[in-house]
Amino acid sequence: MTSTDATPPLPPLRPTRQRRAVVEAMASFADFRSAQEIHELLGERGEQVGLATVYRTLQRLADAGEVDVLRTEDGEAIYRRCSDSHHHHLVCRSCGATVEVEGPTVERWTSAIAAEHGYADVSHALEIFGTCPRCR
Amino acid sequence: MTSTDATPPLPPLRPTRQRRAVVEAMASFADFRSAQEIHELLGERGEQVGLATVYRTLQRLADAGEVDVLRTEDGEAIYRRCSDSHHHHLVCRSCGATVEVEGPTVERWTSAIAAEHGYADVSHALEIFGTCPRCR
DNA sequence: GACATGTTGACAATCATTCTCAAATAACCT
DNA sequence: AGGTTATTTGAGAATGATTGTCAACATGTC
Repeated sequence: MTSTDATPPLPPLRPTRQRRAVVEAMASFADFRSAQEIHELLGERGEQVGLATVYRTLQRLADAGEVDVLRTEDGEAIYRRCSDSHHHHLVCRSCGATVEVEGPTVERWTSAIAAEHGYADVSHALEIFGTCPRCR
Repeated sequence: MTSTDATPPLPPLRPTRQRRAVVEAMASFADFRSAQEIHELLGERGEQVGLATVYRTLQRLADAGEVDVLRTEDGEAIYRRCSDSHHHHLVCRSCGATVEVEGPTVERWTSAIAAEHGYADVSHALEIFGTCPRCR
């Protein structure tokens, strides 16, 4: 421990055309999209990027906290740029109608609970399900 | 609209050996397990049930609100009997250590939000992620 | 420019989950 | 009981998202 050997083993990360394209694509919408949808979007934009690369890049971005990841009810991963306002989803079990909700309550509670147990770098995912007015 | 033709098209549902076996298996543990794990468990118990049947039954139970379904971060569906005490999970991003937490705060907030938007039969899923003390 | 690495893409490989369909079995009716 | 019909089951094929493989490529550096 001679000096500042605290450098984490993080690889350099290069600004490639593909990487840029994915980031730009992510900037072009505000909702959650699947990797495949994003891949398509890139195609339409004329940016040819391999599907595997899209997956890899999305993962990197997620690890880096640049994007949020969620799972649809059937297990598909969906991504969104992270994020102006952190919010949650109120989803209708019957018709799928979604309302975005947010509030400091949950944020505070989760932080408190996590701190209480000594957890750091806290994040959370909350989904609320119910039957919407139109489906009652 | 002559009379009470309000009967929904729900099929009968039969109490088969397999169905019973799955329900019993679900009663035998309190945490979340994957369909495959449950299938194994059944095998160990000497109850031979096809994997597809396990999936089908689990789905039925979930639809009926008999079990809770969640998704692991890698998209696997996990099930648990629904449920003595409703609680959430505080999961370590690094080592996976899990703490079960609960509290009226979130319950209240979600109910309030849902009501506010006219949603009924509310339920929710909340997962908190962070880095646990041992992994810091 | 030449080199050492991080990256990419095409395609194969995984893996959970769903589908298919003939055989087994409840529930019913007589 | 015997016969009839709608469900359910199981084995294996099929699907579909995601990840792994590996040779060809692109970047940053000297």
